[in-house]
Formats: sequence, structure tokens, C-alpha cells
Amino acid sequence: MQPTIADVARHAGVSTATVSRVINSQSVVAPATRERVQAAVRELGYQPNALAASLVRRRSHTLGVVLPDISNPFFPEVVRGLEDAAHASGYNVILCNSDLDTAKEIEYFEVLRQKRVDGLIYHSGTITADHLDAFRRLKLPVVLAATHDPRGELPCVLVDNRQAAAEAMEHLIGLGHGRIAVVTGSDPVSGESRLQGYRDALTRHGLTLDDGLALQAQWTADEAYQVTRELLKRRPLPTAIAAASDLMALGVMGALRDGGIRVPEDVSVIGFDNIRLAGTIRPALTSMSQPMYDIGKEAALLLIRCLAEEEPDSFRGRRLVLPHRLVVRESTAPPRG
Amino acid sequence: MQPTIADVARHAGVSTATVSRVINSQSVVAPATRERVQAAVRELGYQPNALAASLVRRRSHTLGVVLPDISNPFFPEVVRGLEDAAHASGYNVILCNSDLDTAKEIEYFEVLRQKRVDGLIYHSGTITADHLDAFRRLKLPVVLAATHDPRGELPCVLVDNRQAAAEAMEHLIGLGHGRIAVVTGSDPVSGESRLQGYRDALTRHGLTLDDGLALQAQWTADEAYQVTRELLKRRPLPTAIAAASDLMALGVMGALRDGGIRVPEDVSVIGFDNIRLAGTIRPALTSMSQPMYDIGKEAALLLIRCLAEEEPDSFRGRRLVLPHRLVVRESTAPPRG
DNA sequence: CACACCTCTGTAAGCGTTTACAACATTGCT
DNA sequence: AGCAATGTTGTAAACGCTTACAGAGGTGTG
Repeated sequence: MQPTIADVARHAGVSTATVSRVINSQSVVAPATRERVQAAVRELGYQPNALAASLVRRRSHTLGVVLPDISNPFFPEVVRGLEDAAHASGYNVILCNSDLDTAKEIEYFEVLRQKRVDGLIYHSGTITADHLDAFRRLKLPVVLAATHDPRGELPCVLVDNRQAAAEAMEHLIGLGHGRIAVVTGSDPVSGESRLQGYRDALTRHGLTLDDGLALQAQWTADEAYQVTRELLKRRPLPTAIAAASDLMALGVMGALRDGGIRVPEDVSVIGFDNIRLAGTIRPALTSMSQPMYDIGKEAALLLIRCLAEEEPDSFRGRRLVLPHRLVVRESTAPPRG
Repeated sequence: MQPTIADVARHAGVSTATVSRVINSQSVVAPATRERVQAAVRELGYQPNALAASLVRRRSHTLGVVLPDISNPFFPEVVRGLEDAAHASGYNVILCNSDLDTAKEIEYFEVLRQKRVDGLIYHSGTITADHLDAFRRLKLPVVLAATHDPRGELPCVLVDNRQAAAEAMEHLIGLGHGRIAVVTGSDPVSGESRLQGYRDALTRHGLTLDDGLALQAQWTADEAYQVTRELLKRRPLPTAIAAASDLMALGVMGALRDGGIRVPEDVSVIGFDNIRLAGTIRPALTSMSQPMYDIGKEAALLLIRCLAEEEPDSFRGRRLVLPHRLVVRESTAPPRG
């Protein structure tokens, strides 16, 4: 059995209140007493029971993070940023994989609520009214990471997807490409704003997105591979392809390679996110970089700041837009003469 | 303020004991009473406080997992397996990134202990005597995921690294390669057993590992890239390279490409782990597959089973060896005539 | 010397559950 | 009618901590 605060108190010949005071060192304790208590703590190997403390303090110093799937390479970096920031502020992080399944999400929300996490960091393709309802019922502070709330109620940290996508497209256009295909994710959030951004740039330059050239896939490499293979069956081919995520760009590049088409000589490919591996594969992937680590970090910091606030509603709808950045590597080049 | 069990009891006109009984449904309650209580729960939107319950039950239904860095592509899949298994058994998972920094590890161990996690899943390059000490002091069940305890005290789940590495090497030898380089990680655990395995296969076939062909790098793509660039400065080149992780294999392939050397025409490359992306990049990477998801899953299951046990020591030193599997893709081929 | 004022410490009431134990009401026997 | 057995519920003591409040000494002042 673990020693309790009472054991320490007895051992040091003081009351539990005093022990508590030296442990949390927020109140004055005579130096001599403090020493004695610390000695007792050491001798008994005492470790305070955080559950008990949380119970009375009504603070667990634990954050919940629910996201679709940690094994999607986008998330590990976000989570790393998150966890680093949380750790630096004395918080821990409970990780939950939702698979974008609403039932699973709700289930997680409930147990996180029951375990009295102090707040939630959430990512999803789409924020529906149901989500907002669920969050309201939860009565927990929530911040969205790399997720946009169309109603603007929840605080969030993300990049300007539309603008970033437009700039990615500008890069291709700037290289001289005119016939450009895009493959976007299927969900209506980042998917659509990125698609919108691609369109913005295209029209700005008097170009259009031909019907056959607007591809949609789940956010996976495999699906992107498939739709690209389909694309290759039709002529004329585009001279460049913009993918709404690096994972999809990888699928696209695989399909091109398997179709005997060289990147970037025959077709240029640009990704989105700039996952770590983008620079290590060959041809190295040109990508619109999203600061994933910082998104996680800032989301955690925002949440923690919100927890410290006496007036949490002041964070309603606050949005932190982080800078994106084009990283040009080998996968994009001017089209062949 | 959240409603408590007392509020529900009052609302339903029963005692808190009865409410507790219907919530945990382990004791008989008259159907009529049960209904009344459930109605009260619903009306008040009552959510039990798991902290309080854990305090008296001495079970938090939370697991700690500490690993070096979630953004290393090896871990997300392990964690996913872990979390799935935990979730299926009613457990949550607190994620901790140690960066292989002992001080940080200890720090995490302490707060996990204080938050009364029920058990720990741990990964590290090396299990030292200090680790064992720390674990013993913690008095928490620990299981190692993809980590080997040389002293055989801690339960673990992993593949037979030595044998797997040997088989990877056999693949190269079987293709006809004779001059083979290896790049391994720098830590003495999987790193060394894999190196040992490579050597086993080599000597079995009367081959040796030339001095200049045994490369060491941290477990990163960048370092593998560097050491490979160095390698390329010396002649004769090997005809094949075995990397002790896919991440490193990616670095190797990048260096080869940048050095104007084709894979697999000029040099074959084989990886280890078979991370998800191995199949989507081009040339698709031949790799010795390690069932990362299952390693996580089985580690969690082992830990949970251990928690259910009345005699936890029966798990001391139990080791679960999961099957590895060679996945042949494009990056390996016979050497040029 | 009486007094106010510190500084330090202890007392005890929570925090929100679970659960051993006791109590009560029924029921079915004899 | 009396009794044991059964089924259902309540009482109250934990679980291990925090903290408001009060009390005990000590110090400096008028």
C-alpha cells in the first residue's frame, strides 16, 4: 500500500494540513518544519494522490485530444506539439482516435467528461450543429486544431486553407502550367476551402478547372492512387496535379510512376501539409507547408490560457491563423516545351 | 456546477447507495426504482465523477504510454493498436514523449504514478538497471512494446529482431548480392540484435561485413542520408544496403538518388518495419515487416490482463514474440550481371 | 504590562464516490 | 402466528487530499 499524506504527517509529527502546505508550497511553513516534512516524504517515498487532489481542486490537469486517427501522418506532429506545450504547463494528454465516427466521438466525450479532463482539443473534417450541441452539453472548453467551425463559435487554430491552396496553385501557374488537375479530400471543410483556393487562383489567371480534372478522394494515399490511375486513362493529360494533402500527393506520384509518367519532367505534383517525409522521398515533394507542430502547440496553449481565465466565454470564436509557406522541392518544374 | 450523485438521489427519492448501484449495475435494484433513478439521471444530465470513483476503487482505468517521439512514423501505428485495445477494454491512454531523455522519463513516471494510472506501456532503445529500479519503485505493472529487456524481468511484446534481420539479409543474398552494406541504429537494443542478425546471415553464407560497410546512424532519415553520402565517396560500392528501419532506408534511397545511383538497378535497398508509406513511395520499399499495430495491441492486452490478475508477478518476464514477414516490393532486385 | 499583530500550525469539513453492514418488508413455511 | 429466508434499500465509513478558520505562541509598541 502506498503511504498517504497522513503517514507522512505522523512520521514528521505534524498535521496533514502542514504536509499539504509543504507539498504545494503555496503557504508559508517554518523552515525547520518544512525540512522535517521533506525528510519524511523522502523516507517514505511518498507520492501524492493526484486523484484526490483533483477531486477537491476540481482540476485534473489533464487534456483530452480527439482526432480521427493518429496513424495518419498529419497528426503525430500536431500531437507532438500539443503534448510538448501541455507538458510544459503541467498538463497531460489523453489521446482518442475517433475514426470520424460520431458515435465513437460522443463516447469519448463522455468518458473524458467523467474523468474530468479540464478541456478538449478536437479535430474533425466537419463541425456540425450536433458537434456544437455535444460540446455545449459537455460544458468543457474546446479548441479546434486545424479544423474550421463554419459558425465561428469555437476557438480554433489553423492556416488560411483557401489562401494557401491558392498560392500552391499560383506556384504551378507561375511555372507555366495551364492544364492542371486537383485532387481534394472529400470532407466539406479543409477539402472545400482548398478546392476553393485552387479555383480562385485559376480564375484569377483566366484558367478553369475542367470537369474531368477535379478529382475527389478520401484523405488517403490509396484512394488518391486510384483516382489518378483513372485520370491517366483519359487524354490529354494535365501537366500538373495539385493534391490537397501530402499523403494524397504520394498516392498521385505512385500512380504516375506506375503509369510510366515522370515527375516532374512529364507532370508536376504539389502537395499540402509538408509532412516530415516530404523532403526525404525522391523526387522530393514540393508542398504547401502547414505548421503542424505549431498548430498543436498553439491549440494547447490557447486551451490552457482559456482554462486560466475567469471568463472563459471571452475565447468564444477566437481564431488563430498560423502562417503557411510554400516549400519548393523537386516535384514541380516548368511543363515541357 | 455539475449534478452529483446526491442530487440524483434526492431527485429520485432514494439514497446515494441505490443510485450508485444502478449506475454500476452490479447489484440488484428493484425494476421500478431503477427506472426512477435512470429518469433522474437523464433529467439532470448526470455524469458520474470518475475521479471520485477511482479514488475509492483504486482503479483509474487509465494507462500511461511513454515512448521517445510520436512523430517518428514507427510509433503512431503502435499507439493506434494500443489505444484501440485499451478503448475496447474500457481504458484510456495518456501519451508521453520522452525523447529518450532519462530525466524526462522519470518525470513522466512520477506524474503518471501520481495520477494513478493502472499500468505503463513503455518503449525505449535500452533498458538499463536504472529503468528497472525506477519501475520497481513505481510499483506499477509495466509492459515493454517493441523493446527488449536484456535481464528478462519485464514482460514485453516484440518481434525476433535478430532472426528478422537475418531473413532480410537472406533475401539480399538470395538475389545474388555479395557486397552488402548495412546501416543500423545506434542504440544497443534492436540496433544490435538487428546488426547481429545481418551478420548471422552473412557468415552463414561465407560472407563478411567489411569494415567500411557497417554504418551507424541515429534512427533518423537525415543521419542515414549523411552516412550514405559518405559511403558513396568510396569504391567499390556495395550492390545492396540493408537499413535497420524504413525511415533510415528512406534516407539511404534519397542519398543514392542524389548520387545518381538507381534503386534497384544499381543498388538494392531493404528496410525494416514496413511503415505504411513503404508501399506508397516509389520505388516501393522492400521491407521486413514488423506488426506495429499488433505490437501495440498485444502490449495493451497483456497489460490489461496483468491488471486483472490477482498475482501480477506471474507476468514477470513473459515475452510475446510476434511474427515478422518479408514484404518484397520494388527496391530490391538481383545485382547487375 | 496589556495589547495588537504577526507567523506558524492544527482542526475539521468538505470533494463525489463505493460498499460493508444493518434494517426493513415480503414471502412462504410450519 | 411465528420464523427463516429472500430481496431491496439505507446508513455511514471510508478513499486521500485541500483549505477556511481558529488558535497558539512570539514580538514590538504605547
